[in-house]
Amino acid sequence: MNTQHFSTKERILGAAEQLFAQHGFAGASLRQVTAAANVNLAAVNYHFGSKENLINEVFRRRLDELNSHRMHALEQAAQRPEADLEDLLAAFIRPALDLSLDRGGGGAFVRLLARAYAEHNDALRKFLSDNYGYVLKRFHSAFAQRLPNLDKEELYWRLDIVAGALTYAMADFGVIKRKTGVTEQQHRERAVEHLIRFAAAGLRAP
Amino acid sequence: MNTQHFSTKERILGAAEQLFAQHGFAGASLRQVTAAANVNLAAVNYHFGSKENLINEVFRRRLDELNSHRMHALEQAAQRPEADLEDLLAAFIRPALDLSLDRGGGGAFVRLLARAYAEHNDALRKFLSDNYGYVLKRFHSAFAQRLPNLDKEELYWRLDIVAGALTYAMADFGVIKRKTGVTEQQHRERAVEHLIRFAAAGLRAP
DNA sequence: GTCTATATAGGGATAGAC
DNA sequence: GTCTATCCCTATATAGAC
Repeated sequence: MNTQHFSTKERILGAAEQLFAQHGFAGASLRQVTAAANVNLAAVNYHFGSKENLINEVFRRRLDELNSHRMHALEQAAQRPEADLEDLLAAFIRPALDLSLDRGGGGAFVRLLARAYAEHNDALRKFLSDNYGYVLKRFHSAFAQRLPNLDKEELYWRLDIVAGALTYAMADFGVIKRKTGVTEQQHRERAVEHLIRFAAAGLRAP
Repeated sequence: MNTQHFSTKERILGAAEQLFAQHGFAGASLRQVTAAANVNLAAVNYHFGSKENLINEVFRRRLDELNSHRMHALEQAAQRPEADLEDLLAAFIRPALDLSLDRGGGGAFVRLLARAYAEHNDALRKFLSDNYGYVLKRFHSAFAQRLPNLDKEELYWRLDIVAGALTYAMADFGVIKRKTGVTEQQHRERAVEHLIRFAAAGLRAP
């Protein structure tokens, strides 16, 4: 990320994403960020005003794209009447997988997102809910349509559990080590398959 | 926690647990901790040597008890041949629920544990694996016995997903708000019931 | 738009009196 | 075992030259 063919601003965002994912928001200093981005210390305040605003921009850069991919995949699946729970789950989960595998820091971002949840940051939660809450609503009604026997509250609980398992799995919290001879991509691909199968069964529970 | 009928050491541990859960390890300063504990700043280094060692002691204080409760519940369940998956899951999950509900900071500790996972701290992971890995091993074989059709690797994946969902649920990451008229205890109790039902179905998936 | 230099604050840790 | 005072480092942010 800290190569020269990106703008100063982009290099800062990339380095910040990496370092915040690794050390947390409080744990990574602007000095570390600017050193990794190969820019001057003062550049952060020039381009972003403050550390807090830099954090927001790190999120905004990725989430618009991630959620529009999710919505697109959902519309595709929802149009097909034979689409099953697994297809809906995939519409939500695969875009996160793709992001975690892309070159240029997407993997760090997915970990950062998990961290953001763990940090229980109210301002950030509100930001996420305000800007991307409609995505969850849309998925909720798609699931409700295919699970007519589940009452509303029960479905809420179960989707919340799915979100938790996904967050955890994508952020690589788990203890399952990647075997030698398996690429990172294959490993994550396996994780997603297991997650979808597990979540579908959980949602179908009586 | 910061009342006077606890020793200085205990007051520091309690305040540190609260503040680390709230602001993270890097985000909470020893000055905040000692102020909340109503002790002198120098007391941390006197009693614990360093901030890093204080962090370890915060974990040790709770985990011995939590995991011995889990092991005890597991032995109880394993003895009954009619014990089902739900019973095994409860043996793992209910002690965490109890801890999260106890007076004196257990709730903060459960959130802190989730944070520790999210932070991806290698030293802490090794500490947890070294000291409490046997608990997971023991649960794994108990589940394996009751799920003979699942191969070893498949079971590993699924238990990892369960651990993720549990971590997320107990740490209160989720978006489900507690309704007015429902106590915190009732709310968490509901969460555990949903979690067990969901996880059992996921584990039984074909 | 990028640099150096610096203002200002807060951090962890410790020395030494009590 | 607890206090004050302080060392020394690092942090964010900004002013002002280029």
